[in-house]
Amino acid sequence: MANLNKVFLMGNLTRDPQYSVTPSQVPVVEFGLAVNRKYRGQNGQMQEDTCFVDCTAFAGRADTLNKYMRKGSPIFIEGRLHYSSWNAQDGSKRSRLRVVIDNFQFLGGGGGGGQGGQSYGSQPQGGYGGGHPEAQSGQSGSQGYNQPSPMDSPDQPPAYGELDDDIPF
Amino acid sequence: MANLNKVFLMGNLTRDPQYSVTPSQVPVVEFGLAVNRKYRGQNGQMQEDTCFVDCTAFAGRADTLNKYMRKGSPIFIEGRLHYSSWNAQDGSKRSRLRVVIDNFQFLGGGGGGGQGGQSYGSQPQGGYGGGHPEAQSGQSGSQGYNQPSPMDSPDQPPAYGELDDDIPF
Amino acid sequence: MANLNKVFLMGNLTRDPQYSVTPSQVPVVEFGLAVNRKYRGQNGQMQEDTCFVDCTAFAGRADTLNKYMRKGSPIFIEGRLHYSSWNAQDGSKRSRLRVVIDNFQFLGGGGGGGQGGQSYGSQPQGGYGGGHPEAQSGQSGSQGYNQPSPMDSPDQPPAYGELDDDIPF
Amino acid sequence: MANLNKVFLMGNLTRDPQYSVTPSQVPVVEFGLAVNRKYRGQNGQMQEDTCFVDCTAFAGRADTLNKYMRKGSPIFIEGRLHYSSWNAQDGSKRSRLRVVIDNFQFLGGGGGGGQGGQSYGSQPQGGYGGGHPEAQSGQSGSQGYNQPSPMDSPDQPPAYGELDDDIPF
DNA sequence: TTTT
DNA sequence: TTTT
Repeated sequence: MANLNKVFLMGNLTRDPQYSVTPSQVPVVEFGLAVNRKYRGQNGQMQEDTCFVDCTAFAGRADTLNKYMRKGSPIFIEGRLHYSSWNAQDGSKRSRLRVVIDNFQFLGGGGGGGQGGQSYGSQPQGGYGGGHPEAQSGQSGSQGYNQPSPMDSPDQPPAYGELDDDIPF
Repeated sequence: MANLNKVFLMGNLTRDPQYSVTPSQVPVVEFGLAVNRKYRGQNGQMQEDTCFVDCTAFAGRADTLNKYMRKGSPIFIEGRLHYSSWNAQDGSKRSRLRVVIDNFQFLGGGGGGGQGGQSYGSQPQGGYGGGHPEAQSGQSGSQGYNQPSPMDSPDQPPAYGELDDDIPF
Repeated sequence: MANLNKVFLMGNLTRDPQYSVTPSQVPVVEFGLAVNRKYRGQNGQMQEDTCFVDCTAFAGRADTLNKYMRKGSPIFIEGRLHYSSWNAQDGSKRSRLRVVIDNFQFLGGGGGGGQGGQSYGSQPQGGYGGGHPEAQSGQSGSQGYNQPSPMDSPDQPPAYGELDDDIPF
Repeated sequence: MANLNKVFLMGNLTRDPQYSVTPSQVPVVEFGLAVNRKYRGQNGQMQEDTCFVDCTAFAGRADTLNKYMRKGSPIFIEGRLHYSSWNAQDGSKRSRLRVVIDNFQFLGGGGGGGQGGQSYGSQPQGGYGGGHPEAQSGQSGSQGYNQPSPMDSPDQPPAYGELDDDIPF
C-alpha cells in the first residue's frame, strides 16, 4: 500500500518539443531527453552511455517548455514514471515507460533555449515553483509561506501565535 | 536562478506529534524524526549515528499525521528544508533548519500508529497522493490521469486524439 | 553537460525475483514492480492506475533481494533509469527503459518476504546503507562518519581540529 | 528500521568555499547555500523566501568544489542531512543540521565559478559521477556498464549470456 | 507478464 | 528533547 514514484533527471533535449492539445484543449508537450552517464568499466577505462527518456508535460508546463526549450537545451526535470501498454499490429502486447513532468528547471549553458535557470512547478508546498509569467501550473495556492519575523529574542523560534499569517512556512 | 529544495527521509518519530492551529485555524503538526545511518568507520567497524530532524506539516496532512503517528512510528517523508532565524535572549542571532512535509507514507512495523503504508500528498501529478479518507491535502485536482485504452493495435502508443479525456496521464 | 538520473519507487513485486549470474558470475536479480497511484479524475472521482517497472540489481544487492523478496513484497527502491535498445525480429528498432537498483529498503506489511525495513545500499556517504549481513554492496568505505563529541561548550559546532578522526561526518 | 536520508538542493553559494583538512589530511570544504522559493502568499501575491543551508564536502569532492565554486556560483547538490550537537557556553544544549555532499553538478549562468555542468559523485551505479579530472571521489568501480549490442533481432532485450562483460548495466 |  |  506504500507507493512512491519519483524521478529526477538532468539532461538535454534530443528534439524540439512537440506541442499538441488534448481533445478538450489542454496543452501537451512531448520531447526526448538524453541523460549521459560516465562510469568506469571492467577494463578500468572511462565509458559513457546515454539514457533516452520520453517526457511529457501538460497544461501550463507544456506552454512554458514549448516556448523556451529546443533540441539540445539542458533541463532539470522532476516527474514520475508512467506506464502505457497497447496491442501492436502483430498482435503482441507492447508497453512503454515515459516520464510525466511535474516540475522543471531550465539550466543554462546548453544548445537550445533555456539560459537562465527559471523554476516551474505545481506544488505550492513542494518548493520551487513559480517565478515565470508563463508558469501557470495549477497551484492550489493555499499554503503560502511567510518568513517569521519575531519581535524579540527568545531562545526558541517564534510560536505560530506570534505570526499574523495562516501558515508560517 | 535555478532552485530546488527536496528532502526524502525515512525514520521514526522521537515524540508524539504536537498538534496546534495557526491563528486562522489551520492545523499544524510538529514532531521529531530520528533517521539512523550505519556506516563503516575508519577502524573498519560498523558504526551508527542518528540524524534528528524537526518536521512540520500543515492542514490535512497535519490532521492525518496527528491521528496515526505516535512516538516510535516509522514514516517516509517528502518535504523541503525550511530555514528560520531569530534573535536569542543573549542578543545573538540564532537559526534553525527544519523539514516541512509535503507528502508522507506510513510504514508498517514500527512502535506507534501507522501500520499500513497509506500514502498522502499534495501533488496531483506528483504521484502518490490520496488513498485515505483523512487525506485532505490541498490537491489542485486539475491533472487527472486516465489509462490510455487504444482501440486497435498500432506500433506506437496511442495519440492523444484517440483519448476521450482531457489529460491522458 | 549536467546529468542526473535518479529514481525513487515504492511498490510491490509483481513476480518472484529471477536470479541469474553474468558470465563472470556476478549475481543478477530481475523483478517487476507495481507502483500504484490514486488521483482524482476529470469527473471528480478517485481513480487508480499502476505503473509497471522492470527492475534489476547486481552483486550483493541481487543476493539480498533474491533472498528476501517475493511476489507481492513491498519495497522502497532508489535507482536510475537504464535504456536499452535492440532490433526486433521484424526489423524494427525496439527499446526499453528499466530501473537499475542502487539502494533499497524492505517495507513491512506486504504479501511476500520483507517484513522489517532493513536498509541496503552502496553509498558510504549516501546514507542508508548496510545493516544486513548479506548487504555486500560495493561500498568504497573511505568516508566514515563519527559523531562529533566536543569537550567543552562553544557557541559553534566543534572545528575539525578538535576531532580525533579523519572525517568527522 | 527503515532509514533514508536524501537531500537535493539547487541554489547559489553565499560565500566562497572554505577549505581545510582533517587531522589526517582529508580535504574538507564548507560553504553556505541559498535556495530561493517563490510562492503565492495568503494575500495572493508572489512572495519569496530563502533557505540558507550549510554544506560540507570531503576528499576529492572538496578539492573540486574548492577549485571551481565561488560566492554566487550556482550548484546542484545531492547529499544527506547531518545532525550535530554540542553544549553552548551558557550551558545550553545546541544543535545544528547541515548537508553533507555526496554528489554535485556545476550549473552554468551564475555569479561565480561553475560554468559548465560537470558532474561529480561517488556512486558507480548511482548515476551521474565522474567526468572531471579532479573528480576523485571514492568510486568502488565494480559495477561498470556496457551498452548491450545484440547481434540480431529478438523481441526481447538480450540476455546476459550474450554479453561479454560482467555487469551489463 | 502483473502487485496491494 | 530524542526513535528502532
